[in-house]
Amino acid sequence: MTDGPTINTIAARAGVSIASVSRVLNGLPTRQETVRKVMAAAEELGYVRNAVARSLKSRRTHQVAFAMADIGNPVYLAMVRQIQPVLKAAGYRLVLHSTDAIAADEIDVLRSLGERYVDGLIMSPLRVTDEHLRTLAAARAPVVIIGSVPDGTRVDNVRADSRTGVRLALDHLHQLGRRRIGLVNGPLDTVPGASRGAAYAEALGALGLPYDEDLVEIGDFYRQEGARAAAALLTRRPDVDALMCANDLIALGAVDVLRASGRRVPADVAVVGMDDTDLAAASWPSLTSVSLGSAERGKAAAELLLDRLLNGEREPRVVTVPPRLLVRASTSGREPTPQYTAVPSEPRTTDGAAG
Amino acid sequence: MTDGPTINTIAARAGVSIASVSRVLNGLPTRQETVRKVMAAAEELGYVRNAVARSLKSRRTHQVAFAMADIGNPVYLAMVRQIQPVLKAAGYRLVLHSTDAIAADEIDVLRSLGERYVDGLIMSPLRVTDEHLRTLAAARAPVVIIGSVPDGTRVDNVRADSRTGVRLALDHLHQLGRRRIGLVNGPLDTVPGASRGAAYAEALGALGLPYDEDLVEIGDFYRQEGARAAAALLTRRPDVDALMCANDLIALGAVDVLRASGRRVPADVAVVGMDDTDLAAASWPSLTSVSLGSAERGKAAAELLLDRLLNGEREPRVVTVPPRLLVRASTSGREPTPQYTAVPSEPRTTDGAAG
DNA sequence: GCCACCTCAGTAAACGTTTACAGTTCTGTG
DNA sequence: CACAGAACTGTAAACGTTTACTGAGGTGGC
Repeated sequence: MTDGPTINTIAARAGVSIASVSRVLNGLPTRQETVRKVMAAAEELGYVRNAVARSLKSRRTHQVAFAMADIGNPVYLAMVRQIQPVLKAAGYRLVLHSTDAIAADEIDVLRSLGERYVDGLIMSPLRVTDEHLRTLAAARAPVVIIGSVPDGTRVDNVRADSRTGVRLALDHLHQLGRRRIGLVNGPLDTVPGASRGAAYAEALGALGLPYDEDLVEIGDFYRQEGARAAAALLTRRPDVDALMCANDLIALGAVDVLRASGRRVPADVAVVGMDDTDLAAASWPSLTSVSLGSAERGKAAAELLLDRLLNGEREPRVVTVPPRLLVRASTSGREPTPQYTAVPSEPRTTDGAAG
Repeated sequence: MTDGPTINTIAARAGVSIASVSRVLNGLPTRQETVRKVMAAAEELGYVRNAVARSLKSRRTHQVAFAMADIGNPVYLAMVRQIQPVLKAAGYRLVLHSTDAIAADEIDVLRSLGERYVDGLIMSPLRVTDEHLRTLAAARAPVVIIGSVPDGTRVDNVRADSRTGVRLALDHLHQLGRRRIGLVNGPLDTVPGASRGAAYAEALGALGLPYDEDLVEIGDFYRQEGARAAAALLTRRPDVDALMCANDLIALGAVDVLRASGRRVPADVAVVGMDDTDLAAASWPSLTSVSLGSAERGKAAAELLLDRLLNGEREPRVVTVPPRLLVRASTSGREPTPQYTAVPSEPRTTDGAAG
């Protein structure tokens, strides 16, 4: 771990100037003989280019940051999974920030763009405050926001369509004959909480169902709180026959509580989650969920940012990813047939010792 | 997005030298009057320190990289979840690399330490080749390897104990009366594949059970391949009464196939996974799994690296995280009681229209 | 054989900091 | 009031690159 060689070391060993070394290393036109000498010296010394010095001069770090509210949330992980390869393919590294949904931390991340350690930022804030918008306007590098921002905000924006998503779910529940459909939501001052709450009211209206305050309970976006909220709702309205949950974790919490209370899912109460995380397909019973296209949103965000990075300034764009309803056992009662239809052997060909 | 102010801009506006500006910004002893002028100028100009220039001079980037085989694998995500907060608390940023388990990519990451864009690296390679070890020895920054490396390798190392883990699982299955215990493993040339395969053979021996080649099938570490491999094993040995799977995804694939073949889990075939990912608890039936302490390993790795970063060179350390068996329905037949015991209301207090 | 031109290489400045060192101003003492 | 010493500030070099500019050497045309 001694101090590594620099272009000065190479220049000395090859008997040329540092400018020539730089030119050779960057593939600029140079005499064959010089190229040979420099390459040989670089090889012998095990030279590796210093990215920091290079960035200082070129004003490009080839790094991009992704700031999410909570690294434990599978939705963000789904995004990371898509963002990473897109950036990697273009030669960018991914820097991760987990802000715990603290506005001050998010603002900090936006400010820190001025430090120039990244070329751009993808951010997915749970709440968008005025200060967010002000800092955003003054940001020193391209930013893409995942999650809705007020119309007219001059920033690339990738949106989910919670409204249609909730509508899909309620239509589905209504078709199954459910009429007392509860909502277990997250905080109303978050972007998803607000939009899902409004969409719920709207969808009820469209279906001709009354809006009943008792059928709505607010918690946060985690399983444990989801369970608590679902329990509270059940206490108030024991006759509820379906629960629309603002995300999958809440839905899993709700299922826990329903099961503990002796109710069958979906026979007694149907449950719908949102986000279609890995957990939805794997859970028991498998969970009907509204996919808001986390993966697609991540990919779109990365592509928008990359476009800005490579092609420079342009008008901000808004991309909206359409939702999809994935019907599973928590509403239909039927587990989807496994997609792995490898031919299995006969069921019970036991070899003797039977029970 | 114009060019931001530098300490030169501030120096000019405040009427002092750049050295004074730097001193004020770094909190070094300075006359009050100067501090005031500099702070005022910095404030007015909205100055933000350039991290790249600073790193060039200080030779510290306050960034750490984490290189994992596959960003889609929940095990690595569990690690990221633990690594991130530890680093963040110490003022380090996390850079993510997904190498797709390609050795050349991993070597590249190790080499790129020479570029000095990170102060250290945590790496979790699936396979450890001689070239890994050579490059490791020449690495230009502290490295922590998650996953076993040959004894004597001069590198901080965090290990899982697959051997004991597999042993725990087989003991459990044996106690349940299972005697024809299959193994669905990943590739034998990977670190986990090799150790789990060996541990399986050893544990069988300790239990006095014969090792039967037909009971072992190799696939990869994904659900679909797990299903394929389990199907192949079942075709050969339809009488198998338990499946030990090298990770949870394989186990989920196996459950899919068992179900499709009409077998009941665990009545006909008990299934054990490994890694205890989120999916294990959420799946249907919930999956008995051997936790190899992914979270603890991530945390330990981050702490080892941080210690090196803050306290400098020292003898390499090896940390081994003990495994734990989490018994769930895929072997016991009983779903664990939900940990959310919020008091739910009476089961069926419907309001009239009964069924 | 001279000159214009082309190719290539070297010098030096720049990117934005930090910091060693030297220099200046101030404070207090004799 | 002079001077020692303390307290502070400014100059300049350094970190490792890239690159504009200049200059050296070679080639070819007339």
